Amino acid sequence: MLQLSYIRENKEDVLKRLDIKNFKDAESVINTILSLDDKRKLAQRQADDVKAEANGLAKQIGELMKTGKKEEAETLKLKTTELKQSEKQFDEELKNIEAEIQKILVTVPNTPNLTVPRGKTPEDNEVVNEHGVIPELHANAVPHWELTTKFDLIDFELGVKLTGAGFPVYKGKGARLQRALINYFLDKATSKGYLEVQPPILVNADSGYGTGQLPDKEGQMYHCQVDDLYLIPTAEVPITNIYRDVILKESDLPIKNCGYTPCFRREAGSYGKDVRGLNRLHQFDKVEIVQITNPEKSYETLETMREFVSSLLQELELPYRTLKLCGGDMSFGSALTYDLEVWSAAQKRWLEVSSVSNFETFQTNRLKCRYKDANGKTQLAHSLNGSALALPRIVASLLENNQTENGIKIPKVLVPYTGFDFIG
RNA sequence: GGAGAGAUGCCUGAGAGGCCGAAAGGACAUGUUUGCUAAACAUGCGUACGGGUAACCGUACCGAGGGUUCGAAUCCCUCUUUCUCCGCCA
Repeated sequence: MLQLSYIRENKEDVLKRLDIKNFKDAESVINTILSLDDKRKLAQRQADDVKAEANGLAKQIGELMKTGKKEEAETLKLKTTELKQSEKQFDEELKNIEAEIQKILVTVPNTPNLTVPRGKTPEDNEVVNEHGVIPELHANAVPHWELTTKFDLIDFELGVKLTGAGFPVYKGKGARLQRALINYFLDKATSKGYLEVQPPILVNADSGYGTGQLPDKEGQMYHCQVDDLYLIPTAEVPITNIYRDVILKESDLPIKNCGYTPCFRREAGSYGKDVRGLNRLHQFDKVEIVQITNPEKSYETLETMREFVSSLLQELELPYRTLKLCGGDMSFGSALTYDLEVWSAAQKRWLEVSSVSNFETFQTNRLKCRYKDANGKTQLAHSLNGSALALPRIVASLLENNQTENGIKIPKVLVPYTGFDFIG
């Protein structure tokens, strides 16, 4: 959520940036917010004045009662009864205006960084770099969903029996590969100074609002209605919410956390080749990195996070490319996002495996995650996060890219974790 | 799941209808002093919104939300949560 004070003081800048995001009717929405804000200020002043008067009278009544002047006190009481009426009115009005502002404010996306490319669709994303060699596969090469069956690594049908489509069962070396990747990713992250945390994978609605999944993506999360809890779509939600309603010391920054969790996504509306095999699942594993930083450092931090994720792909020897997302393809809360995509050699397409974003104050404003600066002033910190990495598509391209006539080669860095270097 | 006791500022903790945005101590910050570590003393030290060039002023907040009252941290109700005991259980 954008800060009202920021919108008020930087209207032109906000409009310019929202335009990058193709936010419809930006000007009229912002104007509505600002005029509501004026109404809010007026209502508050009126409400405060009435309350001040009532407080004063109450104090006088107290004095009179103490000195035994009962009758005078009674007269004043009548007066306060009147005040109470208008107090109620103004409070009501204030509450309504605030609710209205809030309602609109949560529908306004974050203001993109000025370097974000203009555009509407994934085709408009800017390719920042491409790394690695696209492998030439042998003549009988097949996509990963055939490899997983051939070598008995993943049973999709069994998952359908147990739960439904998109909930695969990993078996044998397939299961071990999952565990290996998780441990490898966590080890790399902790060696870079990220503190590993293991958060709950169900969260309450407050947490959903804190990171912006609610109300924006209500339908994309699994919801346990009996207890009103949500299954997390990413570890970003619980990990970032650790810092909800927290005032940090400047010396605490940057906060670097990483964590492995399963992630749950309803993916309502997806279909076809997009969801084949491991391409899109309802439950998948991911290691996430999160940083809370000083505002001046957040873009520098974004680059180091991107480089970290790149280094993982390089070590896994997967060809990848980095995209700087255009305004239209960026998520609701992000100010700047890099997507990293690996090449899936049998499907002959790029698969997104990581998304690294700077949210600036968009999340921390809702979270009320602040820090005290050198002057003792509290201000909002910046939050960032990135996948490092999401497993299924990594597995898909590992299997496809490394397949030979006899089986699948495991990248060197993983062998200590898998305990085998070949699946045959 | 049942019974009881709690929830106060960064922490400990007093306050039991008006004198309470809240004692006291600790922590922290600044200053003075002593040769360093440190100690002593003094001062300061919550958040948000609104008004004001500013000093400052107003309002709200004592787990959350309602209620009673002229007036609520304090009384009542609901919820959340913590602790103790019992039950169940990896």
